[in-house]
Amino acid sequence: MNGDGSDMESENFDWNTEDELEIANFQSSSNQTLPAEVSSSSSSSNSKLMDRLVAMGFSQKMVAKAIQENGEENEEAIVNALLTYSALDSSPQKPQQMDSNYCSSENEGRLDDLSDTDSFSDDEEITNPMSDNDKFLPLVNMGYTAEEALIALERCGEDSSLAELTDFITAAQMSKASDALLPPEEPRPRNLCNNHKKRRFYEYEVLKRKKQRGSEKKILSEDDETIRLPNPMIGFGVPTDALTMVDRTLPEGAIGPPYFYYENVALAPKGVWNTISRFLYDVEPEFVDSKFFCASARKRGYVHNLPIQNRFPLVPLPPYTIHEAFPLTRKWWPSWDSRTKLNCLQTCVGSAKLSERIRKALEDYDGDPPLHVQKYVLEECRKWNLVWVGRNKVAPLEPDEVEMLLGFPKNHTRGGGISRTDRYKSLGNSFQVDTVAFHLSVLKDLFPCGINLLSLFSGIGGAEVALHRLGIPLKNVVSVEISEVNRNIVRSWWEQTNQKGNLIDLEDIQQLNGDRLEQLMSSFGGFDLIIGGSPCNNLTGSNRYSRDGLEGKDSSLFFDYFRILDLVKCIMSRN
DNA sequence: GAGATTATGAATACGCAA
DNA sequence: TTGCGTATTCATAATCTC
Repeated sequence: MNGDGSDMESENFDWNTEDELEIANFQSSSNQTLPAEVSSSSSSSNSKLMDRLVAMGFSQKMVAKAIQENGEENEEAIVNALLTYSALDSSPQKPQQMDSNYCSSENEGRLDDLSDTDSFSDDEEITNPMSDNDKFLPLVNMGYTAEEALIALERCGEDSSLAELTDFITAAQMSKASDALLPPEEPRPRNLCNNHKKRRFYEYEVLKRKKQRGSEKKILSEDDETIRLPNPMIGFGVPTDALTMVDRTLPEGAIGPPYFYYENVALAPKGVWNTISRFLYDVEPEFVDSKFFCASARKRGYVHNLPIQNRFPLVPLPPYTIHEAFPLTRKWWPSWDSRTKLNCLQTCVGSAKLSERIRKALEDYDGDPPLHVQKYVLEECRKWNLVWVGRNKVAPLEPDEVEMLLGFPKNHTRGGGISRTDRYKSLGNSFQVDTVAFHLSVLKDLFPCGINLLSLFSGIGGAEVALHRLGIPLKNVVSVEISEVNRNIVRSWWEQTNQKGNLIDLEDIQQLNGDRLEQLMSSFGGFDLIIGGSPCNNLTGSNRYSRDGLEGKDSSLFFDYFRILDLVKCIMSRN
């Protein structure tokens, strides 16, 4: 779950940027005026709006029509009109001229008929030798802009398959989709598997409903369809409070194989979970607070297609309260501190200066301090997860205590070259093992001989530890994790637990392209489970500097989770 | 230069009273 | 329904120390 990436940032398009920034940069360029050699004829227009919409992939003809109908000032109405045209344009009745060998047959987001010469006239002006590639015209014919096709060929290589190229473009479009003019619910994959067509029409229906309900000046209140968090946050049930619901109906596109399990922070900016859910086949997220499993809170959303009946918890059950977890603190715990659970374990801990300030604030009083002091101390204790370790003395948790609360074996992150600071960081970015294991427990009966696992953003191996503790053999594990110290932790755990299977660890998620996946899957017959929690640092409320949502530098890697999941689904359905 | 230490709010949800 | 107070949050950047 580590999202550490390059610190490089550039406002300009950089052809030499590192892999993990490529998609983001590519997308940034989509919102800019096209370079001269690939510019459409829109350059003859003085309308910046026209340029921007054409650059987004709408045809000049349709943009002009939309502007004419709605007026240049009413940008929102123009975009909505274009989206409506788009949806109508790709209805099943409309003939599609796609490569029949390719599993996709969509032309989403494009308004122009394939016979429309606008885009082709653009192509004629292209001087980039890459345009001579035999994949170039098929990509343009599929509805992608010349610029998108060229960049994909440049990035993926001329020998890449059409599926890889469209995958790259789709991921790039999605990674910055919310940065475009479209409202957050609009980004969507243009092509990939056929099952997207249903999602596409669902979205169109939603758009139509919004239009019908909304007033002329505003289509829909932004909060109208925002996913709400359950209270209590127990998802489809927790061991201590099982809901009566024993099953659910999954959207057709979500039905496997493979099983998938995606995780991220529940308290993300508005609209983020709508987007995540929509991309992950419209599966309803399961929001669960780990305080129902252990002694610390961890509010997370999980989107998965696993069965939900007959779940069972890991044993032994972890300590359920602070006092159970840390019995020695009971002696010093003041009566006016009513906490029984810790708050979310994060990547940083309270400072020594803070615990000193608290000690000094309390030392002036023999008995209970006055209410305003209690309030100050309690606020800091809650904010920094401090526990009482002596008279008037609070302290942050030690790394091994965090390991225990999160369900990892003792010393899981200790030694081997990792610093104390990095231990906190890696642990703070991890799964709560008991929570995830409860959800994954249904796999035990389904895969008695073990599973093949694709673990994306593996972090310190929360998923692997959960499956191992459930007694589910790990046959082949492909683990993608950018942090070297985290990869070392997983490798070390793998060896120490005498795993019989095969662990393949990759550093960069961009390495996982269609060819690599096909190669891996052909060697052991496909994946049974794709699990991962993409970086949350641009989503979490504790980030004061770059809480940029799903378009953030790291959190946009969610779209790589989707890209890879969808690719695996395509390959497995084809086979 | 690596690791440790420290200071740095805002967005969001929710409960409750008016 | 609205406004207000309270509670929570898988972090980042600057600085210091060795």
